Amino acid sequence: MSQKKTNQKTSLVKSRFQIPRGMKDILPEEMPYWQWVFEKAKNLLEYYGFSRVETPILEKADLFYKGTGKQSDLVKKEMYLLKTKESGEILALRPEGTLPIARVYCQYGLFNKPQPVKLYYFGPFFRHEKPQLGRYREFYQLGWEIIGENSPVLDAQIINIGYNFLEEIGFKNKEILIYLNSLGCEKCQNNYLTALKKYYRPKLKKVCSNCRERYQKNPLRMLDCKDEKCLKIKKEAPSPLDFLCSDCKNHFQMVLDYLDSLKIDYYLDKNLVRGLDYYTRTVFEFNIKNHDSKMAIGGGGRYDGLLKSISRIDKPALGMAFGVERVIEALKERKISIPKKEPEIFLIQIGQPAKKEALRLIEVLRKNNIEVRENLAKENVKNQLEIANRLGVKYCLILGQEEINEGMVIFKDMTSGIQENLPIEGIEEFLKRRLKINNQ
RNA sequence: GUGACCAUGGUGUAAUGGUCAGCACGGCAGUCUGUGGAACUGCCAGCGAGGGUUCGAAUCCCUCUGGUCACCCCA
Repeated sequence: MSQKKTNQKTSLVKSRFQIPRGMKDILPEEMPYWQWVFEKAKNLLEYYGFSRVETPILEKADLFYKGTGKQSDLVKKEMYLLKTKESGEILALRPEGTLPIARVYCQYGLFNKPQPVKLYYFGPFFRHEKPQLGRYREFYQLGWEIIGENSPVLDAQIINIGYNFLEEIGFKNKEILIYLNSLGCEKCQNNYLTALKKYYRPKLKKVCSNCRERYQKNPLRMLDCKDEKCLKIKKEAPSPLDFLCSDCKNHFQMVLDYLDSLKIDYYLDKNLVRGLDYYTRTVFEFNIKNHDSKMAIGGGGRYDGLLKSISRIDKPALGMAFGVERVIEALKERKISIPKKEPEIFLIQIGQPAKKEALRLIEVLRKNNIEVRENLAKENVKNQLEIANRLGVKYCLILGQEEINEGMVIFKDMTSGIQENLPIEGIEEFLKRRLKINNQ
């Protein structure tokens, strides 16, 4: 009978109440990675003068339609949409971070503040794709944007910060790969597209079916094709770099100059096209050398025309974002260990009066910033010592009836096993001294 | 969205269509009612869900769910 009951219970847990597809719980074992990544990023970005903003998970779907171009897959088939009850307005679970930030800049008149405006964000995004490793329906992005200036030095700085971020969280310089390209301004892009189509038109019969489709809808993406037939044709294809106007060429050259002076290595990749249509001029991606996944862990670029496409404000801007799950997966793959805070003291209690005293003592220690672990629900000493041992604490405090009667507490060194009887009164001062000596 | 492969306790795994689904780790407890790191003993906990074939299904078939990989695309 009871057997049946538990079976039912587990099957409910396993089927009906499973987490939805593509979503992921972050469990305590993994949380230190998240905190590590976020802390490092926060310190770095705030050093460079970025302020954190968080925008709602829901935005009007139109924001993304207008901003990314209606033919992009991201809005065409990957957005989670929902209809509001009152007005029937269509809202979307945000699929990316740049447009909400652009919206904030326009909505609150941040163009009236000293330019440029530097903002960063860290939060969940949603895309309805078929999940696999490194690709989830809910994923976190850590991103930063600079809005309001078009100087190429900012392009270099954005990349520099991305590079420093990866270095800060533990990757070696030589592992960090940066791929760079320039798509040029709207004019260059049009000229280039014309040339690209002209090049491909007579070869359409030889390319894969995907590329034939791309030729119509989004010719730039043909540069991304991995089909063997297409690779050959792609080799001879015109490069966007050859179609840059003198301004854009200059801009790109300066970006490269700044990066060189920072001694940051990069690869020029004339086939690098980013998935979102709003990019202009500089685009780039970050990856880790020999990373299992070929997918980029981060990327970004300039989007000088984006603000104008969603508002009356015409300001240049640029930014980048990392996929937090992908960064953490790469960290784990590299076996990069993050510093873990080990507790140093465990408090053992025996009997009801000792539990009372333990509760009081914990408060004394907390007010003195002394970290203490315990397992108040346990009854016997052996048990609690085992737990303390597993936690790897250096010292135990032992409180029993005898000790309480005498106003004492046992202080036990877990390495040597030596114990001393000390007065409870003022034990916090003793512990502070002892821990201080250890930390020197 | 298309295609392929996979699914056994919390974790890692075993079981030619035929005993009560086995083992290890883990968790809880005891041997030892106030002293840990060891040993031994007991207990907890599983065939992802739903159908079908069969005398009999963890095993074969179908559907669903989930995962992984490639593509599309992307962080």
